[in-house]
Amino acid sequence: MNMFDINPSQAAPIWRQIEEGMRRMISLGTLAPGDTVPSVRELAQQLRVNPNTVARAYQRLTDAGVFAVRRGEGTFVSEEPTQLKKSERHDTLREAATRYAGTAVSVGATLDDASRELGNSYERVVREHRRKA
Amino acid sequence: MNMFDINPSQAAPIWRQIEEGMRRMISLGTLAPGDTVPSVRELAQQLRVNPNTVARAYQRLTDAGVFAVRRGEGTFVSEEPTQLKKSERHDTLREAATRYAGTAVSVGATLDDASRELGNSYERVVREHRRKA
DNA sequence: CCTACTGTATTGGTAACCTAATACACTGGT
DNA sequence: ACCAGTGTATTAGGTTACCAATACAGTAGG
Repeated sequence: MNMFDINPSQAAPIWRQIEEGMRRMISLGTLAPGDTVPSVRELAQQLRVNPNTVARAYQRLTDAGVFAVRRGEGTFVSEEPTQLKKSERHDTLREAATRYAGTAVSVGATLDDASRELGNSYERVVREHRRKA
Repeated sequence: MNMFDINPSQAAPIWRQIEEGMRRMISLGTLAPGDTVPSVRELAQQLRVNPNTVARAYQRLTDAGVFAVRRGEGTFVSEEPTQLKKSERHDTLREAATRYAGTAVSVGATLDDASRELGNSYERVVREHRRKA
């Protein structure tokens, strides 16, 4: 399956981009429970990235209960893809919102500006993932 | 004057937190053109940070035309605090919005969720800065 | 068995950041 | 003239994160 893109020239480390990309695909249903996930080396080659970097993302997702591993066989989306607890989800969302609001204010954008831009980006992110499916 | 807070245990480097904090105070009018800014050593002591780190932030703001320096006297908010060009402002806003939308989707938040949280954060950021004034 | 594929562990290099200690040139007030 | 306060420059050290290269361990299938 064709996966998302990663951008090496970005602040966020690659392994986090991979981790969040996977979470997005699951949230959007592009990746369903029980589906097989590209092997570490395969995805690494596809993204032009070191296998270790992919492995780190998979490791974290496995620890979080999102992925399930059968050694020697491969990695799969967990049957019960552990969603983050409601409180955790809210915390991460709040942190991200704080960062976004902070930069918005720093460039002199109004709340309406920020909201409008958020709408555009949200739609774009969703569309981008649907396209890859 | 009492300035903002910085959080050393955060992804964003301290010098950037200072830089953005200053920009926010200007955008909100807490810091007006011609106002004097705490000296490098003074702010460093106030934030419990190395003077070099503050100097780096001031340097960038001066290069950007936001601050003006009179050698031996101190640093001031530029009389014509160079706002970023409209295109640049939009670009940074768009990038930030993309990051925010990305994590929002990854935690399964709807656009309404993200918008609501953005509203809260925006208000909070503004209030936080007003309080310090 | 042996090969080819999984995920995992270890190690090393590189870059960024922060801190620290000095030193310099300039200005204002005493 | 002196001194205290500015911003600035330089050098060094230590920590941390990221990425790459390599070797290891397990499983499936011919």
